[in-house]
Amino acid sequence: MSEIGPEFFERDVVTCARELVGCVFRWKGCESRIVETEAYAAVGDQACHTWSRPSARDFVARHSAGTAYVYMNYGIHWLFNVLVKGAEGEGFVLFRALEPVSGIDKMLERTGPRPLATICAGPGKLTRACGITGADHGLHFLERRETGIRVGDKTTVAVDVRVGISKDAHFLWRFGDPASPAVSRKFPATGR
DNA sequence: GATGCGATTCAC
DNA sequence: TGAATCGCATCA
Repeated sequence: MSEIGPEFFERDVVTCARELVGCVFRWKGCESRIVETEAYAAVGDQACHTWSRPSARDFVARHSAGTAYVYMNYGIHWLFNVLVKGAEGEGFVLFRALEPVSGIDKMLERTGPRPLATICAGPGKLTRACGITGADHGLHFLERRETGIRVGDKTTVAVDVRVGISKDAHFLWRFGDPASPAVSRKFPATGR
């Protein structure tokens, strides 16, 4: 199991999002398998925050690859992204769903009793289960002991359009393990 | 200081 | 399938 470093996120954002599926996300005592991600490109993607938010562009300019980009959505949910920044472009990878592996009791303390496959099945749900908040915005989490990502077993990766956006909604930039019971939405039958 | 608008969730 | 929800970013 090799640990992923910031250089992983110095590549194309779509490649990063796809390759993260199957990796293991470690966050403050909890470990989970990443089963669903989405890519957002800082240039040429109207659904990316950088399209309409000067603050997002400022964040990209001031931080390095692998930094956590956390923001509140719908006034209720924290959403967790990783900054991608390198020669092949800039952007964010949104974590949409996880399969809890360890530290499950801690997660259930935060979410309340629920079926295991549901507690991290959605971008807002996984941040709640993991205890991720705006306080983690800008955190260089790959360079800490208690947080990080490591490479997992190879898995089949399905592709689909991104969820919940209206602009550039046709991009096939949602990736996930179609066999996982913990994805936020099912993937079309045509995987790979 | 006011206003618009969601990268969602959960219940029906 | 549909409605609630409330902060935050943006702009005046």
